[in-house]
Amino acid sequence: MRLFNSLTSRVEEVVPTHPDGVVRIYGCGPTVYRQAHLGNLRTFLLTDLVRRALEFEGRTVLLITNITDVGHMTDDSSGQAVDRMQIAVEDEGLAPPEIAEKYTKAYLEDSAAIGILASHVYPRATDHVPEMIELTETLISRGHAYIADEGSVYFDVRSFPGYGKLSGNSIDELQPGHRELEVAQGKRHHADFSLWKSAGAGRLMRWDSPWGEGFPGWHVECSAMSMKYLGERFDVHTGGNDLKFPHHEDEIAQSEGATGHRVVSIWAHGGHLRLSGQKISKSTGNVVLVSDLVEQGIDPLAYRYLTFQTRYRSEMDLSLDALEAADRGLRRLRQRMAGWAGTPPPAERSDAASGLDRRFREAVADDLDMPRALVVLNEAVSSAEVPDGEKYALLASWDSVLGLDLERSAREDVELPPDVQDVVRRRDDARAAGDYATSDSMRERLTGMGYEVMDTAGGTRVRRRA
RNA sequence: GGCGGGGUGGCCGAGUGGUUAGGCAGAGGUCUGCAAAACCUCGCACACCGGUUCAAUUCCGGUCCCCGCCUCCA
Repeated sequence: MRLFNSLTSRVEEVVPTHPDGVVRIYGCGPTVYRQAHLGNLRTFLLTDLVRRALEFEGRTVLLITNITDVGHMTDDSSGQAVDRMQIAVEDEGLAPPEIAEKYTKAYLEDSAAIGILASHVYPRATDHVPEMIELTETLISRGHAYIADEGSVYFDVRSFPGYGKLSGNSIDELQPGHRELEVAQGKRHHADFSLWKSAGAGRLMRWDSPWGEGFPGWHVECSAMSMKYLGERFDVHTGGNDLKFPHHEDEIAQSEGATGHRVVSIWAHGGHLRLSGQKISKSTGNVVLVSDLVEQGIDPLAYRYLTFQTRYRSEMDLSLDALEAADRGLRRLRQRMAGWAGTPPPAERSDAASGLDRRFREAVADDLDMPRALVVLNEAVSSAEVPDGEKYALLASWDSVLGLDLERSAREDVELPPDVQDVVRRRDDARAAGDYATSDSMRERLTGMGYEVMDTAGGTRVRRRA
């Protein structure tokens, strides 16, 4: 499988660096002081897709997703730097660990709802403060970091020649204090970033350190945890485009500064999701959640389907129209599947099916070209050469990458409750007898039970109405 | 100021130097006790201005506009 590497701006083959052949992936995970929105989820979907695509090829994957539960992030909506965790604590009347627990759970539920497979480890930042302190000490001893007067530790960007290689920024061009709220005193260069910050008054989450009470800088978390679980060299690191700078740039500086060598092979960044042309973000407040989809009667997996229609690196515009179109399209697909479910696949795969399968796999392996994969899928759906049973088997196998639960309708058809089956039978009898009045009343009854009625050559077919 | 991504038909969005992306929506039709589903057919594009070319939506130059990052961000 090939992936676009932000570091080299080229599409590169994913080659496991460890001799065990396991592909090691680190995906930047959620901050858990509030609920993840669809924009965040698009990035997590990218990580999931990388993982599924590799497994689809028969690879073994080790996937780590961090949970950022340290309230070191600040919020500038009020024009002042405020600890976001602290805001949540005040708003919800819960202690920081409870807030973190609550939103970690919500994140896992939302992920599952959009078909994201569970990661193998979900390390929490608060469980790894000692590792972060250790990494900071290493960086100090290697001359990449220094202790400022007030008990904070900063990374010295000028000590790391490669600084800027991911984002294309150069130290000289970075504007000082562009958006920095608390202009830190004691930095040697304005681009220096904190590895450890001394805790001011009112800071809820604080730890002891060699430099006094404080809390870790944002970026150390990922360096410390990725190397702890994946080793000093690993294969793929994913994240949203906005993390390129400064987060990942700083992570590279830390990890490579501490080890003296390249740590991550491929950096894969996902494009942002927009809502009516505007970036969706926690700070602008134009947020759509999984629960909003459910309220609109949209299958959360339809969102997953929708994201496949756009290349992962492109920005994508979200609208209710687009979501509804995807929802309808997905439902239709599942119903087509249900229609083929009764036919067994042929003993030998047809040439047509083999060709489609090859093209589908090629598209997925080619830097996750899901729009192309969907074209192949649509060709398969309407192919005159592939028998129904084979179509079913083909799409079902592709669903291990797609994760769209394509077999849902087929499954529901089989699992009709007995009382529904009974009404269906009575309607079929009435129709056979030409008693259309009874037939229509049975239809109404089924509608009342939440089922839509269709006549087919094989008799009444019903499907659950969302 | 620095770095980067875009402007495609009603909507979302692929892609390409000449030949239909696809989905959703719309129109017509087949089928049907009715209805739905399904299937068939159709319409509607490539921001603007120049240039290169036999031929540009696709390449080059310029213009306009939109969006992201530049230490809160997926």
